[in-house]
Amino acid sequence: MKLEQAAKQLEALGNPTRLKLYRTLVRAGETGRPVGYLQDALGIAASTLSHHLHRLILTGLVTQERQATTLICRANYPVMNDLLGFLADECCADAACGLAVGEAAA
Amino acid sequence: MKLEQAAKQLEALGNPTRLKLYRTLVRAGETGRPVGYLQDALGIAASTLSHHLHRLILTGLVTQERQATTLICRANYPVMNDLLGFLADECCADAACGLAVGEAAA
DNA sequence: CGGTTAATTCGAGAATTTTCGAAATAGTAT
DNA sequence: ATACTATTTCGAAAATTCTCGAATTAACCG
Repeated sequence: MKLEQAAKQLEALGNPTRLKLYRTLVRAGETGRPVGYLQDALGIAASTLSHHLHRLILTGLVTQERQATTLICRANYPVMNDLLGFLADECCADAACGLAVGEAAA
Repeated sequence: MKLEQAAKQLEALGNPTRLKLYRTLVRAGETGRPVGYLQDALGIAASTLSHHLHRLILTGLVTQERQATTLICRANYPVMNDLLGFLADECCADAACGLAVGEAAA
């Protein structure tokens, strides 16, 4: 993964509203959540949510699928995995960092 | 770790200049790097670098130690580990995400 | 077609970020 | 004390982000 792309994704996650949003989608799992549900859950204007969703989608961290009139949003795990991989490889390569990552997985 | 704090740290890393900066420090390992070295390496104004360093230090991702007239900067691994832990626990809990994290560590 | 629900786009204001050069500070050595 | 090197703080301009309400598009149903 390129550094620029990783920075974009980190920036996308580096906002409380978007991180909360992403976490909500992760917790929803494969099921995903409709935009309307997310709006209620986060308590923000629809246009604001749409803006944040757009940023997450641009980075590939979230995907959308239409189901009739509602749009289902899902966390896109492979992209998050690549990001974690970048951080582990590029930013923890020569330190005691792989250790804790191992712990997290264990 | 609290979500707000994680967002702050992700935001700190979510800027190409700061991510490059952090990676440089990680690669330097325990030795660390003086601010002046980082300025040459990144090719930015001293005041700009100081600003970015400040943000990384505020989030705890980077530490500084004075050695005579020069300030040595170091990546603060435990903080990065906590952040990766948060992402793994809070944002990949119920998915196939731990899998890739395990791979990165292996 | 006309109506209804779901979500995005538009337009705009407030706040924050990013960047720089110039000036100030910290520390050391002469 | 003076001078020198290393780094931060100040002040400010340009760009971006965040937020909202109003208007618009998308998909369905009767």
